[in-house]
Amino acid sequence: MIRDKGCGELKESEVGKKITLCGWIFRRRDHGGLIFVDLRDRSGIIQVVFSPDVSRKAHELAHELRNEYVISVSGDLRKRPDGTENPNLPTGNLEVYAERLEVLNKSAPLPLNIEDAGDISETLRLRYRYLDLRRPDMQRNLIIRHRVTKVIRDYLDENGFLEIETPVLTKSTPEGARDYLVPSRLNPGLFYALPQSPQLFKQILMVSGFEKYFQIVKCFRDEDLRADRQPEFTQVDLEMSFVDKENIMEIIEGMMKRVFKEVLDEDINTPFERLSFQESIERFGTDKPDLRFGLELKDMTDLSEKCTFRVFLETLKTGGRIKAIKGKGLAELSRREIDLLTDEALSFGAKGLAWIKVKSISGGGFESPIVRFFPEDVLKEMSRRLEAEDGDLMLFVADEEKVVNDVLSRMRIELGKRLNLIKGGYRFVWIEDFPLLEWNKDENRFESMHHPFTSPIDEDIEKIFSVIGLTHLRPQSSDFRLLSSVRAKAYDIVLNGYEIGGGSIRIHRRDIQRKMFEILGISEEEARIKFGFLLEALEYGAPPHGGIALGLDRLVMIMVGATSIRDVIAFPKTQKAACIMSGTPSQVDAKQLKELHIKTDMP
RNA sequence: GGGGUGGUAGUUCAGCCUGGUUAGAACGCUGGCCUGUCAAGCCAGAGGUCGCGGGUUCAAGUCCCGUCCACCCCGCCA
Repeated sequence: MIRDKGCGELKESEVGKKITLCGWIFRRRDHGGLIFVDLRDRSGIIQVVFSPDVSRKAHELAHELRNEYVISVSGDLRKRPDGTENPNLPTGNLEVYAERLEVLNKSAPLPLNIEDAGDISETLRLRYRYLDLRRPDMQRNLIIRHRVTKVIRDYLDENGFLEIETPVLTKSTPEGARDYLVPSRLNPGLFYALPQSPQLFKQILMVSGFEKYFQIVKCFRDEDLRADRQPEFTQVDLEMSFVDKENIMEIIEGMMKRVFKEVLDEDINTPFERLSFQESIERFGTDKPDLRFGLELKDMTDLSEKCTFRVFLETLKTGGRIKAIKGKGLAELSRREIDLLTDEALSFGAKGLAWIKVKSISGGGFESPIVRFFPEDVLKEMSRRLEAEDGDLMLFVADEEKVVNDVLSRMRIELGKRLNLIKGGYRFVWIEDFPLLEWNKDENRFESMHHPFTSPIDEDIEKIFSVIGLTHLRPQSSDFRLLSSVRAKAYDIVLNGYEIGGGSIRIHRRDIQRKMFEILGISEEEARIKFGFLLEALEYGAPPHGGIALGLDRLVMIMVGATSIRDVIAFPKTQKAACIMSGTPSQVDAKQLKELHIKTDMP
């Protein structure tokens, strides 16, 4: 080692020692006579003082220093003189009096500012990612990410889990997300796919008798990107045998408790709150509710029968719903400001936003262009349901159920932010009792909401066996309603409005699996081609099993307070799935394509 | 595929609505002064393909059309 310690590791107890440090010039303040340099390494920052009184040679050389030069300095660690301490630095009481300075490497002037994090365009940050990653907050993010995975590994190891790797070159499964494909040179015309998740393999490992498996593993999905979605992302994937839902939840709750305690020193209460899918949609309009604030959605469909407002009545006639949300204290808004709210609702897919200002409940004071269409007792009941007080604003959306929930769930978040209702902290919630099946309007068939291996809840198993002849299935038929009501042994874990994981108990009985494929319209033949190896494995003594996968990137993003998972990934991709730094994706040699028997057909 | 925001000095932005002399500011950079600063200070200086292409006009950073890139969202994705 050519250094004794890290810059941020120096303690007051070491004052008087002579030390050697290495690092980058973070900041320099050249007073001519005295030169101050903030020296930075991974561990932190320390002030180095160059004075001609200590070393004329070092002081002279220090004039040449520029930002991001890499240097080595030796000198005494001293307490700073009274009144010159810097309370903003952890090492602000200390400084190194440099006797020796060596420039290990110079740096060209920087294309971006390393100290000022927030204001740099993302393009530049990604183009010069190596510089961006020098920024202390990015270093902190990746250090926290490391600690999270370390704690998870330790915890799962202590709980008897084995980390087992699964293939990255695997079989394409057209269900679900689009696959990234890799051509096979040795098998012309055939392709590998990069895994969307290790789902099938981890179930196979259960059949093999490993009982508790986990993996922290890259997954790949060729879909469009979002702030919380990258084409390659990391899952904490686990699977257990001889368990039910409760066991999986317990393991994850213990894991989160431990992770938050050891990494952030935050106490997380367990067990986590639970909501059924139905209740979550009803109260929050979404299956990933942020429970850190109220403003719940309230149903007004029944009350709307008593009004004469045509939009509401039309909605009732077509089987739609009317729900409302409260804008705390927003009766003050001008017409213009309400128009802006309406624009937001429109952008979320609503056809309109009805509003009523609550001026005085006791005095029957309600204000709105539509207030004359509502009897006073209806208005009072509406404000009672919303727990509205004088000075609040009631916002209504009338539409088909899905749109109503969709729009209001977004309005809720928007209002929560605007009214500063979203407190810090971490609110976990399990969403359970998901529907097993989802109707695909376009293809006129049922699809798995989670995946085709998800077990129905025990009470609902006979429902799926009672259905025969799926070709006649039509919306509103009794079989349709029966199948729609089947609940899955599936669960999502939601943190602060983000879905950070999901899993299920799998089907281990061949007869149920066969019936599921029938309902999903997947023929035996098709099933064999797509999942044959798993189905075969299930014939040979498959234990009851289930598991879950956590989105590590999202979890760490929330823990560090970032708003995009790009900030917790060392080398993320842009919205067009490109890496600006390395120039990925790129063209390849004609020779490479030829070896792979591939011809491109450009649009 | 669709909607939105942005692209001007190394960086962050102003200028654009309402076209008109030499495109500004701050930070950074270069040089000078400066022995207790910590966003150091003071003085001087250099630095521009106004994303790219086309059009309108006597005249375009500014108006119009197209296009590329980045970000946010919908679709898509669990």
